[in-house]
This record gives sequence, structure tokens and C-alpha cells, in this order.
Amino acid sequence: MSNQEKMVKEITAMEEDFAKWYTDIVKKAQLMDYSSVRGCMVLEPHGFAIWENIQKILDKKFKDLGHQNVALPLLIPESLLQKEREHIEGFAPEVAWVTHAGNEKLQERLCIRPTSEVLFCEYFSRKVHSWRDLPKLYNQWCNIVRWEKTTRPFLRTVEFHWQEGHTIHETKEEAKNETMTMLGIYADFCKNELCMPIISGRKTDKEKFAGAEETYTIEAMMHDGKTLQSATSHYFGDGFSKAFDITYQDRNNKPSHPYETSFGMSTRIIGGIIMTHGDNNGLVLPPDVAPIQIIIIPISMNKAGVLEKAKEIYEVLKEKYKVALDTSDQTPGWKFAEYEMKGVPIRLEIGPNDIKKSECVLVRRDNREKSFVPFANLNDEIDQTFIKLKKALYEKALSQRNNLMREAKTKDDFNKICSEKHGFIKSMWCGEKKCEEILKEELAVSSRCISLTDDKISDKCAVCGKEAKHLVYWGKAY
RNA sequence: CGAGGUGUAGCUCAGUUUGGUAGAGUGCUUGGUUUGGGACCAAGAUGCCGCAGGUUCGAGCCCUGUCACCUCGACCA
Repeated sequence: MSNQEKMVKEITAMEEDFAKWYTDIVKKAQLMDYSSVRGCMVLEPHGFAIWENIQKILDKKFKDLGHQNVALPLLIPESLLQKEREHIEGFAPEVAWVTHAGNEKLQERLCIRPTSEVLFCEYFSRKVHSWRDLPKLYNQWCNIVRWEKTTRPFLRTVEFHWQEGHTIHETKEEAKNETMTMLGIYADFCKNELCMPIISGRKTDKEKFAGAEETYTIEAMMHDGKTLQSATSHYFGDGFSKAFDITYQDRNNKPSHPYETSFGMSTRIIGGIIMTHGDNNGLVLPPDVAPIQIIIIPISMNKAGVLEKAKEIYEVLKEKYKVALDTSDQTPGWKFAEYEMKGVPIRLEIGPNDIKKSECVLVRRDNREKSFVPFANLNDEIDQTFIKLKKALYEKALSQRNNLMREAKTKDDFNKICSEKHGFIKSMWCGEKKCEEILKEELAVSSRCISLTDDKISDKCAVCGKEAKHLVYWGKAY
């Protein structure tokens, strides 16, 4: 068996079994491990380090906009959860209740937060009394629990880590602006740092967050054509503030209800990175979130000068990059495969032949292209390679998405498209829930989002033929 | 929650038909030779056979129950 075959043997080819390919990568790149509770995952160092990098980048973006971090409780009393009707109806089935020791008769039933709107509302109701107290721009990094029936690593777990921003404002306009600003933050982050093309838009009433007036989303397409809701930003209007009796004296000295928003991105995005960039050799990580950006592999470590040179290069590069040097006694081939599996964007090989020529071998993870780089040019060449690699990741993902993008003008178009492999389906929609339900029931595609642009592909709803109101992106969702 | 499947060494699994000393590959440990795409030799260590009952002289294997996990649906970020 050739080495190439051996390597491929480790990971199921995505063409053969996509679900297994995904699980193989998650396990073999050591991103996470299962635990003794179904759907509750151990985030292993390499997986958590990706999340930490995501946190670092997003947290800075939030703080640059004036948001502050807070930590609210893990537990919610039943009466609090039930104050907003739509909200509790949406979440009730997947709430985890806590049984606790002590005098249970006297204490109210508690649940683990499935999301923290009600906690923020209660908090705001105690803190907001004057228009001078507004706005409040808060965020928390935390874990939450939703008792999902079927779970998949990162994509859907019972416990998951996320950030949830909650803001409260004087006016509708201000709250709506906040909602759109935060959607933009997520969209830019996906594009610029994660190299993921996304479509942003508004959710239909059927798909929006329980209790929200409007939900905005960014949707990405995975290798298998399915779509992933990658982050959401909600405009709540004053529904929550009325339900939770948040009132303040406004500028006219009248009691008034403020307007709220919330927005979130979760560890699910790591699943999105895997299924957007990964290949049959393993994970492919965008440099900005890679725990190791450069791996240095010395060849023939026992030959004179090799280890010394590798260490020297490591010391220089570590000033600027996340770099690691692997001096373990595994063979070079083993190390190549290992770090490709882990998605490390750049590999440097340093061996006796290179030292003679004062150069090293630089290999890109995305296309595995090798080049010889003089030690003197290393810094520049690495910078250039990161730029090229990021561009290549984005463009590859974009062209894949566009190749699988379809347009449907009629129900027959939908039928035909859904009988083969497809990604997003663009079509015009009349705005009726019934047409959404028909597509969902007959073809298992759901509305992903309503386009925010005025683009049209026809004047009629593709399902019922009545006058169309919106351009909608449809798809099979994770 | 429906339909199917699987629980045996860290991991992947054989052994269950026909009950009779617990197995293989891989990984791990130690020593040596190696090192430009998952190296080789030698010597080792590793098991509540998911859990609880039952049948039997004797159960990984048969019976009953139970729990967990996986795949596909439905539900959902």
C-alpha cells in the first residue's frame, strides 16, 4: 500500500460518506471527545483553541463598538422563564430542569438556561429607570443547555458554548440599527477571518427566534450542499420589555418601554469551518483562527545542525506567528499527515539538504503546494502565503457555493432541483406560510432567509403563482 | 419520539450459529536501528466481554429486563 493510500485510509472520503468524513475529522484532528452524557462534548485543546481564537477576534469587535461583558446565572426560575409567551412556547420542549437537594417543596423549579433573554430582561428591569441609563450594550460568553433529541459534534449538542449579546435602547431605530450592525459584524468575521462566503438575510415568521419581531441570519453552504445557520441577530421591539415590565422615564418625563436586541454565534461555527474548508486529508484552518499557524518539521534531526537551525527559525517566527516545532521521534511522513489532519495552514520542512542551500521547504495546507524559501525571505514569504491562502480558501468556497446555487421560478423547478445535489435555491415568494410548509413537507427544504436586496428573478411566487413579495434563499439545513 | 443497528483491551473489531482457559490488528511502555509523505527489529504491559437478574456443573455466547451510543427520519441553533 502506498503512503498516499495509507493516509487516506484514516479519514473516510467525503464523497463516500459525508457524515462519517465529518465525524472522522472531528475525532482525528482531536477537536472534541464524547462524554458520558449524550450530546455533551469535551472540547479538547485543539478544538477549544480554535474557539478561543474566535472569542478573541469577536470580543475585540464587540468592545470596539462599546459592548461590555457580563456573566449572568446558569439557572432560571420557572416563573421567570414563563413571562413571555412566545419565548417559553418556543423553548419549553428542550429545557433541562434541575432537581436539587434540600427542601424542594419551598423552592421553585429551576431550569438551566437555554438562552438568557429572560435573565437579561429581569436584570434590565432593575437597572433601567431613566433615559440616561440607555443604551446598555452587554454580551456574555457562556454555555447553555438545550435538550436536543439528536446531536452531532459542534453542529448540534445538548450543551454548547456561545456568546449572546443583549442590548436595550430608547428607540426602535437605534435597536434596529444595532441588530443590523451586529449582523454585519458576523458577516465580516465569516468573510474576512473565516474565509467563509455567507448569505445574509431576514428569517421568515416561521423560522424566526421565539419572541423576536425580526430575526436576521447569516447562512453558509457546506461541502454537501446543506446550509448552516451560522449566526443570528434579533430585533425584539418592546415585546420583552413589556412582558418583563421594563419601564423608564423618557426624555419627556413619561413612562416608556425600551427596545431590545440580541445576537449570538456559537461553537457550531467550528462545524461550519470544517465543512467549508476541510478535505479528505483532514481539517483546513483559516490562519486567523488556527491554534498553530506554522508547524516546523525537522528532517534527520540527528544530522549536524538540523535541530539547531529548526530551533533558531522557531525562535524568530514565534515573535510574530503561532508556531510550533515538532521534535518528537515520529517519522517526518507521520508528522506531515498529522498536522495536515489538524489543519495547520503552513508547514516548514528543514533538513540537511535545505541547510546547505540556506533555505527551507514551505508547504501550503490548502493546495499542498511546495516551494523553496531562502531563510532570509521567510517572514515576507509567510505573510504573502497567508494572504494568498486566505483568498484561495474564500474563492474556492465561493465558487463551490455558486456552482450549487439554483434558481426556481416554478414548483416544477423546485421538484427538479431537489431530485439532484443542490445548495441554495433562490426563488420568489408570496409571503404565505403555507407555501413554505409545502416546500418543507414535500421537498424537505426550508426558507433560509429573505434577501435584503431588491433583486427579482420573477414576479410570481414559485409555489402558488400569486404575486411575489420577496426573494428567498431556500435549502436543506443542518 | 419513530425505524434500524451496535456495546468484548486506549482505538477498530473477530469470537455468539454449536455454552467449556479472553483473541487479532493498531496504539501504549522499554531498548536499539531509522528519518524528504503515516519506518523497522526485539522485549513487555493492558480486560467487571455496557449493567442487573435468570437458566446451567459451567455464560462474552442462551433467556428477561435495563442503560448507553451510532445511522436515518420528525423536532430544533
